[in-house]
Amino acid sequence: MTQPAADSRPYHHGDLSRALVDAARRILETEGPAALSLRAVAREAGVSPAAPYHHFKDKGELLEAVAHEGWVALDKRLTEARSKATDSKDRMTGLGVAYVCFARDNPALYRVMYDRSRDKDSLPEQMKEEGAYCQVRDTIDERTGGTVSPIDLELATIAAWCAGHGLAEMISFKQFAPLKEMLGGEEAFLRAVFEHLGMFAKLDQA
Amino acid sequence: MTQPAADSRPYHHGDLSRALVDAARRILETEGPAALSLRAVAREAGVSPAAPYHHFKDKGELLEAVAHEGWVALDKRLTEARSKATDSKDRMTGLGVAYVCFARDNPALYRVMYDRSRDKDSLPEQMKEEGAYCQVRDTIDERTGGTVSPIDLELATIAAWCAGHGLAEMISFKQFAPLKEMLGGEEAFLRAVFEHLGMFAKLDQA
DNA sequence: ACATGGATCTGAACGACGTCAAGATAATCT
DNA sequence: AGATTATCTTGACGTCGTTCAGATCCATGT
Repeated sequence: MTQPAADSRPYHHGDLSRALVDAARRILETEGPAALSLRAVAREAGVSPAAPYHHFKDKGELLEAVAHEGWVALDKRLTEARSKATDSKDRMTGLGVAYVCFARDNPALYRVMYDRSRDKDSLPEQMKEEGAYCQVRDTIDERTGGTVSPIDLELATIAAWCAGHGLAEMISFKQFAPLKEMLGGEEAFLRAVFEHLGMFAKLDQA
Repeated sequence: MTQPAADSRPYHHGDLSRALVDAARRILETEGPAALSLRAVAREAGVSPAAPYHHFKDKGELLEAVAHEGWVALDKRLTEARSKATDSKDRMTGLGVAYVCFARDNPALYRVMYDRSRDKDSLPEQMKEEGAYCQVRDTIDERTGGTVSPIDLELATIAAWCAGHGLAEMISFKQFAPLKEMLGGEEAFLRAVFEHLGMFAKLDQA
């Protein structure tokens, strides 16, 4: 009874895995990805360096849990952006801007989400199964009125995703600063780049 | 005179920095980026763990040298691709395909080139000053016959680069395997995605 | 010719890291 | 209650990046 009342405190610490993921996210936000060591996470959670191994088989598995939360958060942001835009024309661009802004606002988390030092050639299932990826696909499908073959739809989604991811990784390059100013802010810059991509031109023509 | 004749052997080892970069690239190719420790590089070069510090101020500086060579190699590949395509229409797509193929064929090197754990928000000058970036820009300018404003040209280049980089990072995801087969190979898949991007649609309309 | 000096390498060491094995402790089960 | 299982700590191992004091080698000036 040394701990304050918690909903369920099944064991010594009380949902340590939850606390570890939170600690990891805290470190990511405050000190960046370079400082994200397993020992640091344990320290931040007030626990010995070996404790995490009872909840995650190794560091990678902890990072995977963190990444998972990132995908959920991204999903939420995209849903908001999608419901906000009433104009079907700008909905795609809005989705793209929201995506890149998420990466800009959570750079460390975004890095962990795409970190492939654990699973080399597979993207998180959560992304493809029922997550952000599907939102993009659905938006494209919506906009084209479902007149597009499944293969073309898949290709267009991949294309859009690549463009967004590429831009997300480059947005913080300081070389673009003058261009951003010239266009009147970062969001305007994003929109301009997306317009130049002319995404879905092929679909529009068809 | 214990060493075989070398062109210039100014000091004990004879151009150790050169040997270190080579060793690093060898390790990258054979064991991947995870195995690329400074000590491993020194070991591979047959030298003590502290020796590299007389040629590079830290590990990051060695990686920068490796990345630099990567950019040079990429530049070369893009030049080849550009000179090969005679059809001005397909030249852009060809450039994109060449870019992604470079990333696919040198995944570890490509990762080092874009590794931002050292310099957070700045891309290598070599890329922008007179390298691959300019090749893309020039190709776009060529194709549009120089009728494009400098700002639009810059934006289109950024857009193209983002698309290429995004695709380069995703190309190896195994989730795309069935799609690749359906389209008749990886290159066909790449071309299809690039077509769906409809890059430069805006420029074409103008 | 030979000493001086600076560049280059070695060896040993430090702290931090990921991980594991053995023991202690606390919750659960019977 | 006693036995069992899950959880956490302690301590250790090997590896890593980095530093520092010395050893070694080369170029140079006298």
